[in-house]
Amino acid sequence: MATARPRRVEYSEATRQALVDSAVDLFTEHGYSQTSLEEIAKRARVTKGALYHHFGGKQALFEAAFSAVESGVVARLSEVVSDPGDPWEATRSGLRAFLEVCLEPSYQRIVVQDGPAVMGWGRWRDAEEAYTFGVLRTVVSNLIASGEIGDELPVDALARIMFGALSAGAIAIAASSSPMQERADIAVCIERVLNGLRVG
Amino acid sequence: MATARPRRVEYSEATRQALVDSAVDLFTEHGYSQTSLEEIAKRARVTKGALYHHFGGKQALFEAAFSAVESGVVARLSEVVSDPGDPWEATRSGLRAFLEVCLEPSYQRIVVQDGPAVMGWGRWRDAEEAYTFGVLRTVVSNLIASGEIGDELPVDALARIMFGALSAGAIAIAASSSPMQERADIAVCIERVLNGLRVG
DNA sequence: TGCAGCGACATACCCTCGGTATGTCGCAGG
DNA sequence: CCTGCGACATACCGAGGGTATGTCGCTGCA
Repeated sequence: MATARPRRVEYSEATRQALVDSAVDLFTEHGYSQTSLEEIAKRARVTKGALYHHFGGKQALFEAAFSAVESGVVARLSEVVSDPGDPWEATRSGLRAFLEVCLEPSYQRIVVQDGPAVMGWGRWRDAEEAYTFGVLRTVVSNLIASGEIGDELPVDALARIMFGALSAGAIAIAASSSPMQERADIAVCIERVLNGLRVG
Repeated sequence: MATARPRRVEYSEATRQALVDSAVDLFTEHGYSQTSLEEIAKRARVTKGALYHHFGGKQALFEAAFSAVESGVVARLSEVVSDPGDPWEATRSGLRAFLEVCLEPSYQRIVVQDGPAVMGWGRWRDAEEAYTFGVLRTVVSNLIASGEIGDELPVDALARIMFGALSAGAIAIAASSSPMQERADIAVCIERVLNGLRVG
């Protein structure tokens, strides 16, 4: 029989999780540069020493927060998208779900706004590959595989610009003075673009 | 006869310009957070005191650098776009010009990557209104006005998602391991989207 | 069973860097 | 002439990211 998991390991993991949670909250609220490590540690009821024991530095903690946010998002998105019915309908419901996600402050601030600047485009892009962008890419791939939008278009490039369009749209909604109206406008445009891509 | 412009004013303006130039170079090369004001001042052959005499702080200097980059970009873009011929052809050549612009390190780093994080979405969005996004918006508006893509779509929302798609595409090109191939792919996708929007 | 070692923190300290307060110098105007 | 101000330079402060070291309790081992 293998040795039982020591309680101390659980404590350690709980501490780490508390730090990530604090980081997500504070990065979301005040942004990366305006959040001090002392604040984060204090909210997690530990000291900076504990923080540096678990993470390599501020950037590393940010990336952990980034991953935490993205994991939750992907879990919800992939559920909606993996509906084994009409791929076109799955795409449309996925679109709605994505716009919903983009309205969440954590996603906006940590993933879209601060992400590229803090992590750099390279790392951000690589990370996205395993998260939201990966999901979108799969959707686009399915759409092409099912013959909905023709197979002459490069999957990756199409997914890339669709991701950009959706992100920009969602940001516009969040920043708008009348979000409901803006959201309707964006949705109309996106669906128009999608319809324009359909064969026949 | 009005008093002649004192030479000291010219000196002052030259100093300010030198600071902006240094800022553009260093922010482009190392990013906002990794560039110190001392470095910028040193490259401009002045001290931090001079910098703080001309600008309110690091953010203000960044915004000046941002405006400098954008002004140059808009000057070139609006020239291409204002061609009084076929609006469809103007759009296509504008597209090419925009992709070209997005390949420039200064535009990428200062405007697209660091811009939103440093200035915040609100200020960034407002600033863009007078620069690249404003140009794109005009193009889209012309396209609709000339009846090329129908008039049922909201101009602002469409311009917004097109801007996102183009930015994302250009970034993908710049970050790609084979830029030429990626660029061709992106161009194909964008043109396909545009064609899909055409009436009839 | 005692001790060596390590994991999980806490404490204390350093140092860069953004920001500020103050000083200096030369010219323009009364 | 001297007062004022614009255009800087110098000196300094403090916040905050990062590091080096200390402590304490558990665990494995002779």
